[in-house]
Order: sequence, then C-alpha cells, then structure tokens
Amino acid sequence: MNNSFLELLKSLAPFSDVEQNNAMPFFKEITLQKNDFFVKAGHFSDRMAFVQSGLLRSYFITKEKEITTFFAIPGSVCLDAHSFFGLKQSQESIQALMKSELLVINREDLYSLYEENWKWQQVGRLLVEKYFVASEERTIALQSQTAHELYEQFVAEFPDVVQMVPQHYIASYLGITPETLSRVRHIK
Amino acid sequence: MNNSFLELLKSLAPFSDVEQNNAMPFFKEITLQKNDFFVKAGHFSDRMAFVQSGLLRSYFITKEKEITTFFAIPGSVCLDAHSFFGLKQSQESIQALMKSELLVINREDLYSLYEENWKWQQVGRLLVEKYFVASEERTIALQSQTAHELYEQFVAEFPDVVQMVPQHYIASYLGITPETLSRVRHIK
DNA sequence: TCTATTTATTGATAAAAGTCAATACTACAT
DNA sequence: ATGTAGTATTGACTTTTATCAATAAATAGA
Repeated sequence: MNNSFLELLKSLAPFSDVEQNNAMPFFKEITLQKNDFFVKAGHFSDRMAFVQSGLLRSYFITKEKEITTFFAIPGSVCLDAHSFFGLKQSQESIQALMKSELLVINREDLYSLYEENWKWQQVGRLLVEKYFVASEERTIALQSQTAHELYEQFVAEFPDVVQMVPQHYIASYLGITPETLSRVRHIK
Repeated sequence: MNNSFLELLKSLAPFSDVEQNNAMPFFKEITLQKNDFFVKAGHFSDRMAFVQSGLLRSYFITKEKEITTFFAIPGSVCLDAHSFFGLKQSQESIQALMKSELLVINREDLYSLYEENWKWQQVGRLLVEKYFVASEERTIALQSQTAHELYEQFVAEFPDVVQMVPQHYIASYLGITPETLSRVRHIK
C-alpha cells in the first residue's frame, strides 16, 4: 500500500505490520484517466477511495445549474456519502479532473474489516468524525462569509486546486457565479 | 434509559437487554433549565448528549453577529463536534431554549464503551455517519438555495422549532438577516 | 397590571451578487 | 495554422439581500 495512505491511517490509530498486511487484500489500486467517473449520479455507489495522486471533483446538477461540492486531493477520502452511508442512489457525480490513482474498497469489504478487527472500526469512526468536523466548518463558512472571504479562505486551504481547475468549478463550490468570482479575484 | 434513546440506538444496531443494561451506568440524566448552557464557547467540552425532551441551540459569535448552527430537538445528538472530536476549545455555545432533559456521556466513558463492546463502536460510527450526511445536505442547501427556499425547507423539516424559537435564531441558521426572513415569510 | 425588554414588521436605501450579453483568451484537435 | 469548444473577463442592468431606522407587537418580570 501507498505511504500517504498508511500515514493517514497511522495518524488515526496505531497499526502493526501484520494488521496492515491483513488489510491489504481488501484495497484495490485503480487508475482513473481524466474525465473518468468514480461515481455517476443516479447510480448506487458502494465504493470508497483514498486519493493517492491526482484530483477529483464531486458535483451535482440542479435547475440547469451545476454545483461542485468537493475537491478530492491526494490524501483525501472520496465517496458519495449519501449513497455509501445512506444506501441511496447517489445524487452526485464524482469525476477525475486529471489522471488519478486511488485505493478503493467497497462497503462489504470495509465492513468485513470492521468486524475482523475493532481497530479498523475505530479508524472508520475517526475518519468520519474528521470529515464531519470539516463539513460543519464549511457550513459555517457558507453561512457567515462573503464571496470575497470565501475565496480567500479557499485559496489558503487549497492553493494547488486553484491552479488546476477552471474557476467556475471553484465558484460553484463557493456558492457564487463565475462572474462574481472573477470580480472578487480582482479586489485588493 | 429513555425509550426514544433506545429506539435511536436500535435503529442503528440490535442490542440485547444485557448489553443495554451494561451501558446504562455510563449515561447520566441531567436536566437543564431554560437558558442554562450545555457547552460554553472557549471551554473544552468532552460531553455528548441525547436530547430526551426540550430544545437546545448551538451558536457562536463573530464580528458582532450571532450565528445559529444547530437546533437540538428530542431525538437529536447534541455536542460541539469541534471540541468533542477535535479536542479543541469549543467555538460554539450550546444553550437550552427551554427546560430540557438530556442523557449525557463523556468522551472517556464513551470510549470505554467502544472498547468494551465493538457494537458500541459501530453505533458511534453509524451515528457520526448519519450526522455527516445531514451536514453535507445542509451545506448543499446553503450553497444552492435562495432565502425563500431555505425557509420553506426549514419549516418542512422542523415544524415544531418554527413555533418555539425567535425568528432571528432561524434567520441566522439560514444565513440571512431577521428582516429578510420576515419579508420572506410573507411571500406567497 | 404595568413596564421594560425583546422581538417582529415595515420602509427607504445601499450593497452584494446574479443575469445577460459581448468579447477576449486559451487549449486543443484537425 | 485554423477552427472549435471551453473558459474568463467586463459592462450594463436587475434582483436579492443587507443595513439602518422607526414603529409595533409580544413577552417576561416586578
């Protein structure tokens, strides 16, 4: 398994080499080419990915508008929560914006891991806790900040993404129009 | 223990009577009077509550503005995620808006439960997953909906809360001003 | 009950962001 | 090199929401 993935896990709970090796067969390495989909809206998705390299984008379409909900950078966990946890059809699509290497596990295998060793269950819990806190913080930002503040915060948090994706993806992630983002970028 | 709490747990995983009884001593029933704080901003909070009755509000203060982030109704889990999961000083305060009965467990005891029986760890994970999905959905709403749509959705989702709390709390929960909410309420 | 405080509404105006449309820029494929 | 599709910028204008201020209504205490 890849180092960055192991480091993420080890930051959450200590694993022995044996435990790591036991888990390895559950994860499959896959490579997505640019524009390939990891999840397609309307389908059920039972796969969870750790991004090893590349970049993916989650988005959904509503009322003629396309809304970006997440950029998955290396080190991120990437899944459609509504589908994976809620067992529903995914509302979002997740698409690779460039060639991306992922470590993928499906729900069934993940749950086997959880039952096999409580430490994996713990890591699963800690991961979701971490993403829950991040989601809460994003909610608060959207609720309380102006377009300009949101963009500055985005640049600080994801400097690489700013360089790599079309601005209108970032605009929709911030809940503003591309025109507004373009103007906001030229303030100060 | 209270029925609504047990029902919540059973909806997530099946527990035997023995398992339930083993867990009981970890939970303390507390009653908050109106305006009592469950969490105070700036303090560390290691307590998690199940709301049995009453109503609480999470909020924080920024730039002279007060922003409501959550209403905890009966059946809800109530905590400051940033503090409880992130082990940081809480940014929010959580205050009872009326007399409220809570079942409270602290982090240490919760983690003992997790280690004692993997099913509790599983329930902990499932609970966070559930709240994560809800948080994602709220983010998407804030990102993509108008003030009017947000309010209509709030009324549909929390009809009781609408009756019970000052409108400006709801306004700040929706990321709009009290004046805008007042106007939006009289549309159509 | 009366008063003080909080809360809600309304109006006038300002600011922020959206919409529409034109144009320019870029990257890529042929 | 040329053309195409996607992307970014800019301007004029509209809509939405915020702000400020005044008043009205509701509520909680004494």
